[in-house]
Amino acid sequence: MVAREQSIVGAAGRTYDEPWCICVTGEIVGIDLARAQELLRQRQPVAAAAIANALETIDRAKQIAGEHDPNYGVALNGQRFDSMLESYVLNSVATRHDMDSSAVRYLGVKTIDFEELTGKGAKKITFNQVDVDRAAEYSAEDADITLQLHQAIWPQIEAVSALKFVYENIEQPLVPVLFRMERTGVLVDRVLLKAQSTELASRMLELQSQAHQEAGGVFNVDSPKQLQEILFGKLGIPVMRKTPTGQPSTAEDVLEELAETHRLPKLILEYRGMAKLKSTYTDNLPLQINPETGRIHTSYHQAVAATGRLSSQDPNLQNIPIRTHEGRRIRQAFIAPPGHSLVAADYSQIELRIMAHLSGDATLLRAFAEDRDVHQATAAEVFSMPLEQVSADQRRSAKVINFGLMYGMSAFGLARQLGIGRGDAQKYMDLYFERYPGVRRYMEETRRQARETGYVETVFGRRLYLPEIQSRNAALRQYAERSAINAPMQGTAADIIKRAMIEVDSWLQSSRIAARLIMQVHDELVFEVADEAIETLVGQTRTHMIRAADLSIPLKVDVGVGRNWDEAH
DNA sequence: CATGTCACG
DNA sequence: ACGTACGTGACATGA
Repeated sequence: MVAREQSIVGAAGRTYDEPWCICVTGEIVGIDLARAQELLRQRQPVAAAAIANALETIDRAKQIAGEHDPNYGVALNGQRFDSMLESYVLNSVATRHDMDSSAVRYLGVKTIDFEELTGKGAKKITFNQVDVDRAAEYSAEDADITLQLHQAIWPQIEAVSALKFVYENIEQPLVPVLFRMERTGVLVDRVLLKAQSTELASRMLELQSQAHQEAGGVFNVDSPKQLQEILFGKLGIPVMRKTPTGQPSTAEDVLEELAETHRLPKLILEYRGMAKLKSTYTDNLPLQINPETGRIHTSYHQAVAATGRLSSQDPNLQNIPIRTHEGRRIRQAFIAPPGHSLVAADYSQIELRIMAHLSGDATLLRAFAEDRDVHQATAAEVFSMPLEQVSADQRRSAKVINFGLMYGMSAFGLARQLGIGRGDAQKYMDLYFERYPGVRRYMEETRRQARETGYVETVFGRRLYLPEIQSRNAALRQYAERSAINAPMQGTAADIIKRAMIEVDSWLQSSRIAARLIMQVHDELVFEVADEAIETLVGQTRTHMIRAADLSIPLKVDVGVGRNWDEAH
């Protein structure tokens, strides 16, 4: 788990996971509340003593709890305020939310640089080697600044009841839930991944030599620069699209099109697909297995995504492949221990349901109320035909339109995505808005609100500020407008699943059922559950996820069970 | 460290 | 005339 900036009941300092502790050389040290307050009052002198004491406490705690508990037996007693989350809720985009950045923004203070103390590069020392007076100054500053940040930010949150709600009922109670998920981790089959790596390696070698043959010489297939020289130089293929820096693009959609007339692009595409799987997943995931627990422990970041979503890092467990057959095999390596299963529960079409709710569009609301296939229903409306006559191709087009709308896509973008003319794309969009006038009204209203207030908000009142919506630079302004369209939907979905996580976790904790929440992937929760508890867990999870929000249409949850993550879908 | 690419929702 | 679908994180290359 990544170190957090966490403030506490008017005291405390830079902590790792636990309030009422201070963090020395990345390890947790127990310190009681009264002592923390004392430290704060007297600042440097006391902090120096506290650090000396803390080092002793670490040793004692290690002896009592053993090396295996990463917290050395120090447990969380409670939590109240967290300056990082306060900064995030007040304004998710204005700054990074770590203590140093917040100190600059809210207090106008430049804090002591950690590297000033430890140096960097080869000469870097660890924190316990830092002279204790300097370490004390640094530590006391952390405690001091964290409290000052709380005092500066909290009144601004309190002044807006919706923000106070988001902080107190969503972000703050989510902290211990994420803590448990990270500490629990997920079991991964390293033997299976190793076998997949070996298989990918040999297929890549074969593709590589074919590519060299096709190119008429050896080159680095992993280098876009070298590939670009071969395709658009040596082979004389016309450039289709350029990258932001003006280089000819060799991205997937470009190669896809070139593959119709040349053999090399197809080989590159196949090679790249395998290279991605191998380098990011089959080679790397086994290296992330913690030797103590035998499991993978990601870090969920709670104050990174401007819309309110979580993100996952080291490793990212929110982008494990699923869209292709080859990719899905990676998911087979995410497993449950003997006697257990994985349960995957995901919200069906949650963002489109939220769009229906926010826009109040009668036709869209009816489609969900009647539990229709929404893309099929959209196709029937746009192409003016009965539901049962919608072809697979028309449904695919409608799906692109539905998603495109939620992202603020233009007719140009739709044309490119569907491979049709601009005029036709414009016709589809006009037709869509004719059939779903509520959606058009909602989008216009959202843009207007963003322009007038400088922010948009979710159903629960989380705000996303968009200062560039006023920009005279058209590109920046349009970018802000697209974010304005998307953020309420993406952000409301994030609020909803966070509330569901809190409720499900609370039930899990009190019921003592043999099941644990182990992953979140934006609209999906994954559990590890003892086989005898599956039925109970599935029922309760459904209930809590559906109750997480009361929209004008019901939420829908699909649940699957399996021995691995692939089977659970 | 920037760039291009690509994995997910 | 502008640029053209939102939000993330990770990897390999190459300066």
